[in-house]
Amino acid sequence: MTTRKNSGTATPAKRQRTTSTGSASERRDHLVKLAAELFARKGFQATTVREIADEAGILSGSLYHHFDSKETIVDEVLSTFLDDLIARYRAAVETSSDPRTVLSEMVRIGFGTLEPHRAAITVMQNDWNYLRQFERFNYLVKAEDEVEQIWVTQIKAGQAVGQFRADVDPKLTYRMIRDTIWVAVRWFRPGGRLNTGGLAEHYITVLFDGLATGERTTQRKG
Amino acid sequence: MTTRKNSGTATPAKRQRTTSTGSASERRDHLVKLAAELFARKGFQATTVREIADEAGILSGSLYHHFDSKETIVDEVLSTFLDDLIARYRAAVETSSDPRTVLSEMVRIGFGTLEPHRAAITVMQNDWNYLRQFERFNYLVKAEDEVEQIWVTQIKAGQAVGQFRADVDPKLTYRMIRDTIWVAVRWFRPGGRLNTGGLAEHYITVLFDGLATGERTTQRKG
Amino acid sequence: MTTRKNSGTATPAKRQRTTSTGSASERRDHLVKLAAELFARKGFQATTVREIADEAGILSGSLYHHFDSKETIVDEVLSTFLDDLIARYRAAVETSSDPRTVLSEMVRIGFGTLEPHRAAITVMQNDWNYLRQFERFNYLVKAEDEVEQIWVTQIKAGQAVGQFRADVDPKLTYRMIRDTIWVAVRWFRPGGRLNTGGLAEHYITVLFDGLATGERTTQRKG
Amino acid sequence: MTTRKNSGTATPAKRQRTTSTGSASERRDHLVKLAAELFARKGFQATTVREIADEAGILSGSLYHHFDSKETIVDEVLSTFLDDLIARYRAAVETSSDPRTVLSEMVRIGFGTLEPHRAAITVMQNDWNYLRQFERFNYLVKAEDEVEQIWVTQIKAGQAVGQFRADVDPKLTYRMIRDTIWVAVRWFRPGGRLNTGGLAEHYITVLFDGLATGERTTQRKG
DNA sequence: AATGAATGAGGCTTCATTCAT
DNA sequence: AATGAATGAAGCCTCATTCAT
Repeated sequence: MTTRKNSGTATPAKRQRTTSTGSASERRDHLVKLAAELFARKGFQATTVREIADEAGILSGSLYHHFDSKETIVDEVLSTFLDDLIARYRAAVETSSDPRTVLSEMVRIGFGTLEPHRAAITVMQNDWNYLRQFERFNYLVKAEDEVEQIWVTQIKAGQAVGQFRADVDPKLTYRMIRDTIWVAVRWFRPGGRLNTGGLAEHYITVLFDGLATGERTTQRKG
Repeated sequence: MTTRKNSGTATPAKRQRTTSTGSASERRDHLVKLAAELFARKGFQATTVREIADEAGILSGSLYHHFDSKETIVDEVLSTFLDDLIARYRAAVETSSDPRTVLSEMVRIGFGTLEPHRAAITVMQNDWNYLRQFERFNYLVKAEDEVEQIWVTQIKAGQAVGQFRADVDPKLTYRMIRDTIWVAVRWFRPGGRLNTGGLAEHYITVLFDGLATGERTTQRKG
Repeated sequence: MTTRKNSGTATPAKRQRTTSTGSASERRDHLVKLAAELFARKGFQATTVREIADEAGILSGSLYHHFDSKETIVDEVLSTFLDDLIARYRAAVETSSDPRTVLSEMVRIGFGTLEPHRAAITVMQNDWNYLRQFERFNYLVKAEDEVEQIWVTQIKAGQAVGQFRADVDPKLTYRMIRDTIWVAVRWFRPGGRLNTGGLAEHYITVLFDGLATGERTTQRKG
Repeated sequence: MTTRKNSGTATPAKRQRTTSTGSASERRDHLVKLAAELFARKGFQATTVREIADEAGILSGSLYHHFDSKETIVDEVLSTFLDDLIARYRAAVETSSDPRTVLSEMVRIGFGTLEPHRAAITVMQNDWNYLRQFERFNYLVKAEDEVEQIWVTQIKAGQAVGQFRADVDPKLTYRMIRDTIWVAVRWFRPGGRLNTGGLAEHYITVLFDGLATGERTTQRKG
């Protein structure tokens, strides 16, 4: 029971505990949260199920009342994040604003996930390479593709209407933006000099107007 | 036997094989290279010593004639890369060119390591979090600090002479540049549309002049 | 609650459910039947209580309202069969027919249990070895001994009156007959070429008159 | 290494340890023998790898230096037996004697394996049902089919030349003979009243000439 | 320089059973 | 009569490492 499979969408279907009074699901979610923290801190492989269970104050075997396997847990960590992220991107796109506005918003969304989804993002950064080899995580690649398409579409639209310079590669540019945002999870700590909002604005500045002062001098051949 | 300790510099001393007939050292280097590929592909933890030995056509126990431990191997992978990188940065700085030129060069150096040090960079990206918990890898943090200092110095110098806008945070900006370069190792494949040189130029363009066309509109409060 | 102990007879006493509304006992019997099928198909050890519960549409813990333990369930499967079998043998013996007639009838009885007690016989064949090590299943050996005595008595009687050749070992012969009948459960499937009646007649033919044609040529020394 | 796969023949290929001095293989064979005894006594599932290792005086993990898995061990137990058995049957058939002589010899061969292959036969009897569900043991079914074909061919030949009565079913008769022989492993103990040779002769007597004295009276309808 | 056998610690998982609700 | 959570013991297997040869 509680078997989780990949649905037709980018991420797998969430569990459905029809008989649950809500507290069953809460317990499960709590365990996922604890596990996510450990995965983020130590890495998926280096985190033992015993550590997760210890953190929850139960025995390791008891975890299997809630999850099929250790992988099921990390699956839930990642898919919860991706579901949320993609939903937000879609909403931003649907405002039908001009590309630059949409792109700014998407940058803000990205940085905005840094805090609530810190653990999941960290896991995705560090353990992506390991997890991707398992068939059950194929949906990660699918989700990644969908996200890429959303970004690239906006960049191209911006170039078409003259908001973005035409001599940069859309796909490459997307990757640079994406990487810059997510990798920040490695050093960003809430309560520091800048909050994620500040980070986003800082990045938007550099991204749109560049680091240099004065006349623009670089020239892409295309 | 072949004990490796951290030297006074950023990275630990290289092996000293007194008996080194030349070929002994070559054999060792070869093994390190094989291991690096596996570490990059599967992750440090997920790579077993048996897999490394298999790749070399020997038994796993035989690896211990060459290395104290699995960690010694990854240590060699990482320190070789860091030694090379820092040496190049230092050389760039020592040209005493203006900050913008130096920074451009450093970006080029960064992208330039993507190919020759692909495996090492991948390991550093993916397994940093895990490795850092072991005392023996403290030098990684030291090396990272030294690199940060080199970059931040240049950025500040550029702001001082008016080449870089003053309303961006030097440290934050460094991290964004750094991340963007290294994370490219995840998707960069030699032989694709762009080589690492092209990548560097593309990035330099966006970095200095921004994505937007027309008048600069963003304004940092500082 | 529902403690089952070995009675003075060959097999343990059946459950006594004082509250038995009739439907309670039916529910219990139904569960035993489901379990028997699983035990037969997968083996006692390989069948989990969860599988039994799944089959019944309840949770595994709920089974413990009906049975003390997994062993109690298999106990009921086996003793139900043995009770029935021994009762039938006794009835056959009590007809006081001549030994050959009685023996024929006992062969028919044996094959006749193949269908109604298929699951129980299968379990007995496959898991006897495992179950016998537990004290609670001592009665299995007792029942086996009683059955052996019934058969051997008939064979010896047949030899005494000259119906059976005197140069065969009664105990050995019994075992061969017994084995041949029960092991058939491994391949017998209702609806095939022969029903159990046909099987019995086939076996009686070979058993009494042998496979060979013409003069009898074998000669036992003992 | 030492991967064992099913060859094209009835049973899987034996290991090939080219570099072994013979003692490596001996160690392995010794471990297989110890395991076979335990499997026979307690059943495959009920035997833990720890028990096998204990018996050999090593740690359970050390077993995995010699075998991939617990199943690999039982695989070796069974395939060694089947290889031997089938080879003997083939040799008997190739003497080109008359069917009755060949069949007698095959009965003797069967009983003759009871002692040297007692453990393997016991495992096959008790754990067949469990093991057959795993793909890797498909060859068991194949071997069984080959054996059946050898027997049925002889029985039919005997009927054709008039040595065996024509009104018995060859396949059914084979199964009865087979079962009677193998199931004897459950109660046969070396050193008892009869050795396996005596057992074989006893069975041949009953099999060919029947249990009854006087005129043959049974009549199969065909 | 390498082999082959073994260690020892630990990992993930299974499962019969218990018990409060 | 059943649920849902948990226990506790045990099971199979992995793997870095050691060491005699």
